[in-house]
Parts: sequence; C-alpha cells; structure tokens
Amino acid sequence: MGNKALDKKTLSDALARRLPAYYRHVCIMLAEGKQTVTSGELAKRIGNTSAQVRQDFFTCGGVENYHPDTLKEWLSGLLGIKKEHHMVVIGAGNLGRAIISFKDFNSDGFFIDAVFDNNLMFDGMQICGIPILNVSSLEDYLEANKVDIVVITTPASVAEEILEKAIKGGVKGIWNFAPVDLRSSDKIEVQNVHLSDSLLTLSFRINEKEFWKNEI
Amino acid sequence: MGNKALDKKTLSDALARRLPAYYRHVCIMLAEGKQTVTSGELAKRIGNTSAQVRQDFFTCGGVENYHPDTLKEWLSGLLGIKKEHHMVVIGAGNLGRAIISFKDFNSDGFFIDAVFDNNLMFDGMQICGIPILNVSSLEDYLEANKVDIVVITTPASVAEEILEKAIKGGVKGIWNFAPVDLRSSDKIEVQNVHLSDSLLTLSFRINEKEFWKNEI
DNA sequence: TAGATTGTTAATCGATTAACAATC
DNA sequence: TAGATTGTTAATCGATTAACAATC
Repeated sequence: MGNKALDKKTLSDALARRLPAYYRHVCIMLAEGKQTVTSGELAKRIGNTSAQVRQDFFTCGGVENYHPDTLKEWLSGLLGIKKEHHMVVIGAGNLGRAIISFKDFNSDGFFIDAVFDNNLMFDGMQICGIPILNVSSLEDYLEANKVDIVVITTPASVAEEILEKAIKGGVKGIWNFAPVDLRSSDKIEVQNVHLSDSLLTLSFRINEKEFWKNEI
Repeated sequence: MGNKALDKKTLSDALARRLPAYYRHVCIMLAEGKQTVTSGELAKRIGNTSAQVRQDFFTCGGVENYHPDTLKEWLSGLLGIKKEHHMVVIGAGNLGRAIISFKDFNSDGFFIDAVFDNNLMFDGMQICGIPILNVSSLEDYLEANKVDIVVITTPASVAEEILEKAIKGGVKGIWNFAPVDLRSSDKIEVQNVHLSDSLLTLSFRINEKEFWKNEI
C-alpha cells in the first residue's frame, strides 16, 4: 500500500534498536499521566528528530493515533510483548543471577523458568525461587518444555555448543552474553550483548576526545 | 593526508562499535598462534566484508602491517587500552556484583577501586576485595581520587544525579546500566547499555520472523 | 615471477532529514 | 478558523561496497 518498507522482510538494525526505546519512553509518559504524545516530544526524549520518529512509525506500518495507550499497545504488538516468552538461563554465575533478579521485564511477559549450570555444587539449589538444574539435562528439558529464549551467560568456550542444543530444542532466540559472535539464522535469532565491547567503545570515545583536545 | 575521515572529530557509531570486535578477534587469533591476519580472515570472523575492514582501518589512520601483534598494539592505542582506567561502581546489587566479578577487562587496564551503595547495611563490607562505601561519600571520593569511569547500576531515578556528580568530580566517562538515556556532552562521554532494550530487540526479531512465516 | 592482499578512490546503497499537502 | 501535527514523498547525507593500481 505505497509503503515499500513493509515489503522488506526485515527492518533495519538501527530501527530495531530504536523500537524498545520508543516503547520505554511511551511507558514513562503514560506513567507521568501525559494525555498526548507527539512525534516531537518523543523525539526530544529519545534524542533524535521528529521526522525520524514519524518515518520509523510509517516504516512499521503506521499507528492509528498518538494517544499513549494506543502507542503502547501498538509498540507492544511490534515487539512481541505480552506473548509470554519462556526463558532459561545458562550459567548460575554473577551475571546469570543479575539477569534472574532483574524485575524490569517480568511485567512484559518474559518468564525465567530454570537456570542451568555445570557445577554439581548447585544441584537442588534455587535462585530467587528458580531451580538450578545441571546443564547435562538441558536437552531433555528443551524437549519436554516450551522454551522461547535461551540466555547464555557461560564462558565463550561453550556458547556455540549451547546454541546448537537450543536450535535442536526448537528455541526461537538466544540472548548471548558470552564474548563470542553467535550468528542469527533462519532457525534462530541471536542478540549478542558483549558487555566488554561496550566498555571498550566508551574507552575509545574518551580516548578520541582527548586526542582532539591535544591537537587543538 | 588525503584521508578525509581523519579530519572529522568523531568517528561514526557503527565504526566505534566494530573496533572492540576487531580487537577481540585479533586477540583470539593471536592466542591461536596465527602468524598472519588478513582483512578477509578478520572479516569472516566478525561477519562482514574485507572491504569494510580495510575501509575501517583506513578511516582510523591505517596500520603498518597485519601481524597480529602490530594489529593488537594499534587497536589498543585507538581504544585507549592499557592507559589504566580507574573505575567505581554505583550500586552493590546483583548487576554491580556481576560487573565487579567480571575478569574480562581487568587485563586491559580497567580497575574497579570502589563500590558505592545507599544501603547502610553494606557499610564496611567488601565485594571481591573491593570496599563498599556509602553513596553519600561519592563526591568526596571523586574529589580525592582519580576516577576515569563511573559505572551506574542504580535504579533509573538516581542515574541523572550520579551523572551530575561524576561531571563535577572530573570523571571522563559513564557506563550506564540504568534504563535512562543519559547524554554524552563535551564534559563527559556516556555509553548506555539498556539490557532490557536488547531483550526487546530480540523479541522483535523473533516476532517479525513469525509474522513473515504466516504471510507466506 | 605470479597470486594474493592492501590502500585508496569512486560508485552504490540505505538511512536520515526536509518538505509539504492533508488532517487533527 | 488558525496552528500544530501527521503521513508520505523526495532530497540529502553518510556508510558500505566495488574496483583496481600499488605492494607484499
């Protein structure tokens, strides 16, 4: 219908990364009791132009109106929120625990059902009421339970192996914190987080700034 | 000298995000004992084209040769690695602990010197040998100690306030995990991580894929 | 030497911005 | 109604890719 962007199968990464921010800010404005949202206001909060907001919404098929509830519903639909995503976390280390104890996304329909670790010491223990199972039982677990997303917080060396098992088990997505670049495929979607990379990017920006300070 | 890109003060975000990945993969190849690196090999590992690798390196001023040691040194220089970055973490919760216990970046000259929390319960305690101080003493601490990077793992509500204090204290960069979009300025560089956003982006990709599966 | 790889310029492609008639 | 805001197309801008002579 005159919207070429919609004919493409995948939206650009830049846009896919902005969508959650739109959602987040619409939720905030809703909580603030705002009656209306405008592309201008949203743009200001998110740190870009109103033209971009409108173009993004257009690219995603358009929204009926800019009431915060309508926007929130519409963005929820795009993002697949409230579809009940069942997740398991691999690795009961500090990062695994941090993710489990995150309350941020539980309200959006993301549930963590189990944690897996290779350390037998953890057997029978729980984290925040979630059972820790041995990683050797992962394949059986995936066979027996519907798992949508696997969160990898293991060392790099075993990440690829977990990915394979997740694919076999019919998992739809991987949220990967191990410092390896796992690839998305038609079988599974991957989101690589790479925490240390983002620290290095910060360091780069600091360094870059100091370089130019000295130049002038 | 014929390299226009270098005249620009800041390199593009896309490139700034690829640099740590180049560094990571060069380190891996070095550990594997590779004698040579080529733009093609690096591209394959990182998941892009050799033309992009060469263009990126050119944009960054160029590297003498492609020996893994030379490349590692050169990338280290760009990224500001080994300059000794002193860091403090705000928030002694699960995420704070996870970051402190991360061993990944200590080897790259990033040191965490202290943790701050507003919970008096923690007073006098330590995490991995790092003292937990009360957040009320943050300003004094920043005055008395050289701190390059402040890591924010607090709730959103106090993040802005911490940013202000960090700027006053002469901090160069913020590594922000609170779900607010803090802005970089000429005073301070900010890297917003937004863990939940990346989960939502993953959810979006999964959702998008299923949408097209149903269409066909 | 021949083959492969780099450095650099030019061409292409895609994403952001601008513009403005239509709508609120 | 007038002013502001949207939806959509077109223009611009920047990033990626292609090309290829120079070098390894």
